[in-house]
Amino acid sequence: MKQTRITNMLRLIQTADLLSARLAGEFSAVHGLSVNEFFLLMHLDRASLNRLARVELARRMHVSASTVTRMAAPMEKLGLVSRQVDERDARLAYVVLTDAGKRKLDEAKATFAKQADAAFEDRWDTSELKQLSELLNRFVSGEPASLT
Amino acid sequence: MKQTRITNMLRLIQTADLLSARLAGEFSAVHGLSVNEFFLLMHLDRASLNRLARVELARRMHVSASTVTRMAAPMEKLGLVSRQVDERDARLAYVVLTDAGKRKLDEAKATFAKQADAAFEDRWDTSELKQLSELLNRFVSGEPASLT
DNA sequence: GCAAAAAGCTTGCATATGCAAGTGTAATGC
DNA sequence: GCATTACACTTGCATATGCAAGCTTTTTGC
Repeated sequence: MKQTRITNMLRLIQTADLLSARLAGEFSAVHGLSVNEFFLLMHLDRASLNRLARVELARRMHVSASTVTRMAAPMEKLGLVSRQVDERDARLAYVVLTDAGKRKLDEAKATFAKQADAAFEDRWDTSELKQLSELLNRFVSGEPASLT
Repeated sequence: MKQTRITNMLRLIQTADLLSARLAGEFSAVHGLSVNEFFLLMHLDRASLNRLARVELARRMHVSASTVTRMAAPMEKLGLVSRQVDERDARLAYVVLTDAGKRKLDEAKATFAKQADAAFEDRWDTSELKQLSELLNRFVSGEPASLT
């Protein structure tokens, strides 16, 4: 039992690492996006009003606030996101998904789907995929950071 | 099916990300190790003669060769690993696990086990843990990079 | 055998990211 | 109401890491 937990944690981290590495190459080559930039867009897409305060975005992405500040700047220049200050609380500066950002995200989602297909095909059948999904869900369910 | 694959990939990456972030804090505070340094030691521990050529280590860790060069240098200073040139092929410079490195690794493994316990307790029973382990195994099995 | 290609490693440069300090704004305590 | 505290964000500095170029050694093709 103890050993199984260790094995699971190792396999989980190694597998994700492998998949992320593959994804990074595709995203960079095809869309000029990093995996983290993709996730940033995904979080905005999922948020109400397609926007999130920087601090909240940082929490959901498991990165520091300064990283969000620095990621948002070039994406703003590209027009993928925009900045919006809260009317009531001048401290809050939302990162907002633009139409162009949404279009870019949709393209990237297709690449993501292609990679997911390639990763799982020929090794898992439908019932196993559902099983895996259900097991992983316990980690992310309830968390505002969950994208699923 | 297609959607399930996407969900699985997202959950896999997000879960691993979360677990790695927690791990990073513990490792840094308790052992002065990064998660990647821990994995480096794990790979050496598992390799025959407790050593690996830099290029091979890079492949297994999914990082570039230059990263291995730069990670090994400070660990060598700390005495956790040593450098050993191949007798037959002067191009190869092995990274070798030292006794001190092995001791440090054993301490870190205990921390890893504690984190794995915390991550899985109260949410998975024994049979589910085995199921998850089996499903994840298909990704890593056969790969020389697999630590399990 | 020798020139050319390949392989392993390192280093310069650019980018990414965390932490701590700094700035500005809002909430709290009295 | 005003001072203190807390919060959101940004910036300076240090570290981590990938890519491309360069160096050395080995392998390949003839």
